[in-house]
Amino acid sequence: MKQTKLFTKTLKEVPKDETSYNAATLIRAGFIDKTTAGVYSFLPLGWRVLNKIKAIIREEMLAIEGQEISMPALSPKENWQTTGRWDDFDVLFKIKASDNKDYVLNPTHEEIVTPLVKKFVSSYRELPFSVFQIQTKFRNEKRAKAGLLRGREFLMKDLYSFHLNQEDLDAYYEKAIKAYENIFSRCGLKESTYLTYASGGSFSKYSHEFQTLSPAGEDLIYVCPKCQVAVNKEIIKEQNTCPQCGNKDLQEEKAIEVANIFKLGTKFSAPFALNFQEKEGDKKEVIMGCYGLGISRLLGAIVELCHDEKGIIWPENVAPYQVHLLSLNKNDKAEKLYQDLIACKTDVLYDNRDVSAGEKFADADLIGCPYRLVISEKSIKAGGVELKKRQDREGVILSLEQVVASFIKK
RNA sequence: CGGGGUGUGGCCCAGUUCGGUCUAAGGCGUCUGGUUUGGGACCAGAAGAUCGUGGGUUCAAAUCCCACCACCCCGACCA
Repeated sequence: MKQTKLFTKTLKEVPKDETSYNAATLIRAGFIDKTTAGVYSFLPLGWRVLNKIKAIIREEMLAIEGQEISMPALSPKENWQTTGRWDDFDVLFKIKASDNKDYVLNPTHEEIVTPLVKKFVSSYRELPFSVFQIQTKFRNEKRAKAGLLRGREFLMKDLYSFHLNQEDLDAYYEKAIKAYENIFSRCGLKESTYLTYASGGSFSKYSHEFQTLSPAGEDLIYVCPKCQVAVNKEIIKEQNTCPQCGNKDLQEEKAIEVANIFKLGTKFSAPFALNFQEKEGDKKEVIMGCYGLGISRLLGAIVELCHDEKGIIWPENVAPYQVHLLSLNKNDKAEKLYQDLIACKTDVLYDNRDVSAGEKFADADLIGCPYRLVISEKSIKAGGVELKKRQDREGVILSLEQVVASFIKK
C-alpha cells in the first residue's frame, strides 16, 4: 500500500474529547474514527488489524471444532421474553419498528442460537457440537467509555457449545480455555493475560474471565504471581487464595476483561425446551456453554499495552503491515524494493509521500509497524537500506537483496 | 442514572470574568508557487466559521438569562 493512496492521515493533535490512550492514539494514527459515544468506524489500518485478530480467533475456534455461522443482529422481542431478559437485561437496545413491533439489537446470542439449534437437534446422536460467529453486538451502556474498551456497538466472537452431559461440557470448556490462551498468546498478550475466576452473573454461579493487566482496565483482580491465574474482586470473599496452588499472597491489579466464558448448563435450553432423546429413550435438556471474546476491545487492549511515548508497537501477528518502508527522497530503489517486497508477499506500507523525513519517522513510530525500512541517499551510500525494529533504537544496514531475503523467510 | 467539566473552520485553541474596537485572532491540516529532505522544515499567497441548538434580554450577544442537545471525566451498573 502506498501511503499517498491511503485516504486517512495522521493528526498531530488528538480531538480533545478522546482521553483514553487507545482511542486517542488510534484516532491520531488514522485507525479508527468516532461517530458518537462508544461507536467507532474502523478505517483501512484499523480494519486490517481487526481482520488479523479475527483470523487468529477463527483458526483457534475451528481448531476446537467450532462451526462458523452468522446470526442476525436484530431479533424479535419474543425471544427475549422467553428467558425474561426483555425486562432484566438493563443495557438491552430496544427498537420499535414502524409496524409497532418490538425488536432487539442483540447484545449476545443465547436467545437466538438456542431456538436455532432446537430446529436441528433431537437425538443424543447429534451431540455434542459447537457453533461460533464473529459479529457486531449492541449494548446500550449508560456510559460508554475508555474508547474501544467499553462501546455501545462492538465486535465480538461468541461460541456456544451443546452437550449430552456435564462431563462433556467440562471437557470442552477446558479445550476452550486452551484455545483462548492460544489466541491471547498469538495476539501478543501472553504475559499480561490471566485466567480469572469470576462471578457468573445471571448465567451461573461462577465463570472464567481472561483479564489483561492494564491501568486502563475497569476490573480489579487478584493475581497469583506463580500461576498466571487470578481471582476477580467480585468473588474474593469466597475465593481468596489462588485456585490453582492455594497461594495466599495475591497481588491486586487493574485489568481489562477481554473474554468471559460460562458453563450455562440448562439456563437457556430449559426455557426454549432444547431437549434431546437419550439412547434409552428418555428426554433430557441439552447442556450448554458460552464463550465470549471482545474483539474490538482486544484491539484496544493491545494498544493500551503495546506502545511507547511515540506511538503503537504492534505485535507482529496483528500489525496492519509487517513493514513500513520510508523513502526519504525520490529514488527508483525505493519503488523497486517496494515491488520486490510485494512480490514475496510481504505486507508493506510504503511512505512515498513528499513530506519531510521527520514527519515520516514520526508517523512510522505512531502507526507502529514492527519493521521499518529506510532508504535514502545516506543508506544507499552505506550499502543499501536500514532495517529497524519498532522497539529498537538502532537499525542495521542491509543490501537490498538481503532485506528482501529476510522477509521471504518470515 | 447521580456529580463534575467542555462545546468557537476538518483538528487544537484565544476571546466569555466586565456585551460594543469580533466584519471572530493564532497554530495544525488543505490549496497555489518556490526553497527543502535522517526526526513533525521554511518563505509568500489563498480558501475555509450556523461561535452546539432553540428561545429570551438589549440600540447591540461568541460574551448575559432560560431550556434543550452532544461529548469527556468520576461514581453507580456491567449476563
